[in-house]
Amino acid sequence: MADKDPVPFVEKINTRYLETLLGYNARRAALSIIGVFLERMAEYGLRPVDFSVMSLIGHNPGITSRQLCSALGLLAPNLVGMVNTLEKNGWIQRMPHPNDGRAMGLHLTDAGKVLMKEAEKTASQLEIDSTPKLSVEERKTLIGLLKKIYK
Amino acid sequence: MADKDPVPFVEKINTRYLETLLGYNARRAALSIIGVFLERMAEYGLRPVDFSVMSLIGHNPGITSRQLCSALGLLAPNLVGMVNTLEKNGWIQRMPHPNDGRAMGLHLTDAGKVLMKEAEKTASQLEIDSTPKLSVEERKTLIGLLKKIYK
DNA sequence: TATTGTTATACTCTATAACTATA
DNA sequence: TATAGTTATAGAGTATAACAATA
Repeated sequence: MADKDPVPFVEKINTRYLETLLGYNARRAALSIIGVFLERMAEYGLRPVDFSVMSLIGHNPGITSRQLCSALGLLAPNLVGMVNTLEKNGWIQRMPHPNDGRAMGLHLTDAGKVLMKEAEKTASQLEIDSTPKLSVEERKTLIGLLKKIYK
Repeated sequence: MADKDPVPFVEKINTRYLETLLGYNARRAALSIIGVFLERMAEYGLRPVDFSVMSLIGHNPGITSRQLCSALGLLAPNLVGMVNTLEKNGWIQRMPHPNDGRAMGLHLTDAGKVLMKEAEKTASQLEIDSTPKLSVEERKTLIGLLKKIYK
């Protein structure tokens, strides 16, 4: 009878199988970019979700909470606190919806517009800085392929 | 003096700016695939993180908790409960590390190997099913570009 | 009867500090 | 002195149920 195999241990971790999975790679890439986002957007006091909400309000004056939720995959109760905070910061204001007495339309204030002009510039730049190995063409290809997945 | 503009409201939400951002698209795509993952992996009782941990143990017999943390971006205290659960399920076992008395090497049990053979097959298939608009070539291109971001 | 916005609350995920046993 | 694993705990993110006002 041969001796039993010695107990193995790992020197270099083999991640080859996980790296064949699109979900794994997409999540790792997203976390990598979000890490840089968190650093650079701390200056503005904006988390990724705040930035998305503010940006959508800026590009869709009068958008409702309900519409924000459906566009960003948020749940209504979780949006309430965010919108309150953005309003307290003086970045957005609520106005009665012209056609629906239940709803409130959301609008950027002048301060909010100034903030988002800078924040969007920063966001677009940090994307390039956080993916230095991608060419302009590759970045374009990548975005097109990602849209094919979720749209 | 002209009248003030009427209060605007939104009919179709404009998401064009956000869609120029790689981080936004990567996150949306990842969430889309993870949604299908959650459905199909519920059968095995595996969340994405459990699957990743089990898969790495399977492909790296004797891997330590510390190594799992660094490979998957987890924090050590948050891994303890997961590993305990996997052990209670009879899918993994801890064995003393041959070279380091502080560490425990993690190994799949026979039951864990059977489970992961099926689970990895399911994972690879659901990736294809959840991205029906991507060709084989596009999926390959996409994974290559995503790796360029985080590796 | 259905929907918008809201409150309260629970659950999960992630993060920090501190301890023990060993290197 | 540093590291692997662990415990306890705090904070952030995500989820469901229920209610008032309006459609």
